[in-house]
Amino acid sequence: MANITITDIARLSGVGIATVSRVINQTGSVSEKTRKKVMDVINEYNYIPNNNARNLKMTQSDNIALFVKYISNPFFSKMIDVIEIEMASRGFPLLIQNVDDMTDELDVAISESMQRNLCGVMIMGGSYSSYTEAKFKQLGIPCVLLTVSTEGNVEPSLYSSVIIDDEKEAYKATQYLIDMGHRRIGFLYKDVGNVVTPNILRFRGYKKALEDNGIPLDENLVSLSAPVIGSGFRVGFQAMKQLMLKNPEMTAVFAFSDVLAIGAAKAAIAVGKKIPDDISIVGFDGIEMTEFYNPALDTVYQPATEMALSAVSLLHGMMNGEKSQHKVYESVIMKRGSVKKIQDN
Amino acid sequence: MANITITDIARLSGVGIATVSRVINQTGSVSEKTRKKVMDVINEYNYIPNNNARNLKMTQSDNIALFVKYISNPFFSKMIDVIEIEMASRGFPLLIQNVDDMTDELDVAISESMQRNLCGVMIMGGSYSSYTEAKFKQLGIPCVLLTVSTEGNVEPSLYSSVIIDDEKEAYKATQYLIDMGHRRIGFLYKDVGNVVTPNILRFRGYKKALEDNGIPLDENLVSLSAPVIGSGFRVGFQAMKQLMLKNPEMTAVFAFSDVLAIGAAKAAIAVGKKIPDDISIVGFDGIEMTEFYNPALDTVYQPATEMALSAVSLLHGMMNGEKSQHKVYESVIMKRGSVKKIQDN
DNA sequence: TTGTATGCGTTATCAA
DNA sequence: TTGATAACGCATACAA
Repeated sequence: MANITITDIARLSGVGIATVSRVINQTGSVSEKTRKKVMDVINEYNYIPNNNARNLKMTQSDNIALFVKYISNPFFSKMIDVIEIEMASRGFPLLIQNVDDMTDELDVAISESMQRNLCGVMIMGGSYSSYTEAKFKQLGIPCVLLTVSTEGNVEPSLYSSVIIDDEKEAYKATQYLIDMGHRRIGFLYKDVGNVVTPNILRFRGYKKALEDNGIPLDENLVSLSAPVIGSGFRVGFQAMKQLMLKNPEMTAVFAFSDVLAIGAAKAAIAVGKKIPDDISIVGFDGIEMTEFYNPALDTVYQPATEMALSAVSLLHGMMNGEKSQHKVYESVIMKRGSVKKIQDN
Repeated sequence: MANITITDIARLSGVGIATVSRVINQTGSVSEKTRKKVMDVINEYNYIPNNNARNLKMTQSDNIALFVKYISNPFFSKMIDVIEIEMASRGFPLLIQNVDDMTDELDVAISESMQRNLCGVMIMGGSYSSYTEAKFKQLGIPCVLLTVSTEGNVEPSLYSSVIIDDEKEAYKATQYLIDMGHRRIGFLYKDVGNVVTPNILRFRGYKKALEDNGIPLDENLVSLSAPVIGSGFRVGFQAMKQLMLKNPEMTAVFAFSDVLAIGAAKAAIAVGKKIPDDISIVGFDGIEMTEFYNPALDTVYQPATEMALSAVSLLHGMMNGEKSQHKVYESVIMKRGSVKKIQDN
């Protein structure tokens, strides 16, 4: 079934292709009579313009793409939802593409941008260290980083970013546990190799808070989880099991993500521990699931909706020639009872 | 920054554009010497072929798109992951597009297919009733429905499908509760209006099982949840609260999705009920979260990975001229202790 | 208000 | 083994 083209429509309605083009794009002027005639034919034959030809001609497309490092991360799901709806309401269809662990997200963005003639990209997740100035220059279209940023070695005007201060927020969470009397605080952590990611920043915050409180860092309390088959839940579960085995006297755990925290909570419960009586748990991200878990888990809540809206707004701003911006949102520690105050000893 | 084109590469390497094209696509024959020369220039200038021009020329593209009705559904997340990885391993980049509640997923697929010259589409979620024969014909490219199908009024050769028998599986789950001695069984349900969706099929299964066991359907036990702001968790939570209020003697609840079931579990726990001693709960889908919930929840487990792999395989089969197929997978009731056997009365 | 002709960056055909 | 050149479907400058 050879697709119907603008030429067909022109022939069928007895006008030139330029006229059809004008009708479709509502540019130039067309008499109401011909406009109607052409529209009728278009509707009758269900004609849809070929975007490839269109993009090939036009400098500007309205294609925006979102590249997500690990799309099934529940924390990202909510943001994707918000971004999708907000983009749609502005009339921009959103293409979503997953980026796997092995792949550099900015490379993909560059490649896709050229291939699909994108007019803007958003990148969610990934690692700080993969963003270089040269790559942003090569990308050449408005780009917003969400939940990640660069290491500061990139000219800030080349991109926008929307993040929280992962190190600071992790520091706050650790300090919170310390203030509640905890000294033996485990850290649930997923090693991702030699790159700077939000996890690593959160780990730094944990270490710094310990240090500032005169608590020596105990490597045994840090789970550099060995590769585990399965999702974050299982990783958290396994890591927590090991941690409890190695540290019977551990009174609290700080997980770098809520998914990990839930897995950890389950592991604690599985060995008969009570939360928070036997072990305190704090997660990170603020996914809705933590609220509905039993017990509800304390977490460092990121304002995901606001951040997503902000990212969309920034991207559109840049597409309209506005300057790039770098927003750092504040997190809030949601206290729901999974942390218990204990006596110092 | 005008993008670099095949013509530039040809000029810079001192050959014709046809030769460059041959090098890129590894078609025809090119002397090793010129091939290397051209490749060097391509790498040096970071040339990436323009897909729009390519698609415009070529009959076949390698663009596959996945249209998801409500992308942040955790049950879909896992499948998206599997599909993404499997497609990538076959060398097909996957475009993902969310479809919102108001939009007909097949219409979007048709439109996007023509606009982006897709060679195959997968559709996940949505409603049986929106798939008509005329639309599949208009689509005109291989199409696999995942987790949904048509109402049987569409020529089966026009599409493939991978589903479970929602009605049968819901029947089994309800029967399971009945076998465990339950008579007052609530059903958590989200009304989506006048269309046939998996939820409705599951509701039918519930009703049928009651009927076959001589238990009259009590409308009070069915939560046609009023619109609730927020996610499925909250919907389940609110609906369960109302259900418990209206039915103090209810001993079990069957939720049409795990997300709803988790919200419901939380609601039960919040009013001091013990699972399963005071109330039994069964979910549907088999998302990983149910395993890590406290307590772990019984659920109708769909073999999501197998289904996703099957869908990918079917799509590629169709793209290679194979016939369409319609696969119905079996679910398994995962028994994890959230259902208790009670005495008949 | 309308139509013709050109070119966007490719691939593929055909000569050389 | 190569290189011109003609499409692909569209938007647009220009002519009518």
